[in-house]
Amino acid sequence: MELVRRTIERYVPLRDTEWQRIAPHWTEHAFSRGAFVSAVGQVEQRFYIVKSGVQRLSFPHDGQDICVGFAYDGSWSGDYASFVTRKPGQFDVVAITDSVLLGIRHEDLQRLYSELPIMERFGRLIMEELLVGRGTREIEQLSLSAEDRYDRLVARSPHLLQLVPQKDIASYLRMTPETFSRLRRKR
Amino acid sequence: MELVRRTIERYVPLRDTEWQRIAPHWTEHAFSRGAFVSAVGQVEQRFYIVKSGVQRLSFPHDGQDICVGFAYDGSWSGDYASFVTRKPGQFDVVAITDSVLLGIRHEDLQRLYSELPIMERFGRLIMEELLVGRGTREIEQLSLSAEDRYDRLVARSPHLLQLVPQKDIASYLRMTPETFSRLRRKR
DNA sequence: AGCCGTTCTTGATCCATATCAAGTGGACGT
DNA sequence: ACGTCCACTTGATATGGATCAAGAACGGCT
Repeated sequence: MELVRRTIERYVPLRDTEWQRIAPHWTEHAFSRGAFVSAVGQVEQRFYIVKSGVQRLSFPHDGQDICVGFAYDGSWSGDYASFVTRKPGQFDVVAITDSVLLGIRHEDLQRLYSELPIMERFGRLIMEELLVGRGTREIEQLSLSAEDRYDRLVARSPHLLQLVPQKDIASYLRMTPETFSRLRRKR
Repeated sequence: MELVRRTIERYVPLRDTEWQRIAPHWTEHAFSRGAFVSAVGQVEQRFYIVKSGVQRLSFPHDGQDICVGFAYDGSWSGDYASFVTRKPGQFDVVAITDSVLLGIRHEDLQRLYSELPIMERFGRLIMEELLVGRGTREIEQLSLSAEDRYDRLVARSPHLLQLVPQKDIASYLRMTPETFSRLRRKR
């Protein structure tokens, strides 16, 4: 739970009195490898911080899962779009390894937004960060070759290669597992 | 200027006293066809609402401009990522038609965020909306074929076809102008 | 109006990567 | 330890869209 406080304080300062209002709304949730944190068609109930484990964000398409991201220690997890819109989501979030997530319910977060201006600011800053991240990723997807994207992933998140099946990484890099396998061999 | 008030009120209610604090910070900016609203490498000074005209959001890549979006009447414009991070941006924003934008400077918006909680909420809601839009677009880019992406654009934003050069739309749809031209012919 | 550069069209060809197919290896449960 | 199920590899073939090329139409400027 201390992780939640540290995480929020990366964005805004928190007084003890404020933290005491915030803390009770966060709860711990364990997911075994393979379990769905969120599923297509369901409204995302919580916004999560990853305490441990790796999760895959993907959506199904012609019987395949197309992977659009991973979440791991210290990052956000869940289907933000569904959480924010309160509409059925388009993404699956699956625990790739046993995972522990810290989550807050939508209604509780909304109440905190109204009660604590500092939380509203926290929410804005997170959304800004996620939006900036998407922009960066979009540029990378469009301007880097498959091999460069692989290198970038290795450089930035080498641990993923041990934890995540190659077929998921291949999908994340927009190629078939066959192409991924052939690229690897070239190294 | 009334447009700014109406736009903000799509997200949050505004009292007259609040609006009187907000209004003075917005200014009108005219751009002729072809003019740069924002350019790669510069820090975005303002966050804009489009009063009239169409702008293209793109980034340069081996001598080509890759188009990632358009802005038009009532939508947001500018390089949000640079505006938010205060770092040199990676995108060009170019007026495709003569345009009039309503803009607020970063420092002024920050002051409003601190002074008016309702504005902080407004900021959060915009960022949420932009983030959700990106997610939707990402799914479409990845799951639809070139032909389907074309059909979808025609169905949803037919007006763009009149306003924007086909090469820009082609780039936005991730295909060459030749492929775009052939798809058109087929219909 | 007439000129010139840009955008758009159309056809021929090419290539990176997908798809199909078949075999190998490793992890996990009983 | 064994069998089963996936994940991964490797080779052969197919294909969507890119690239190259060349002409037509459009639009902005003097």
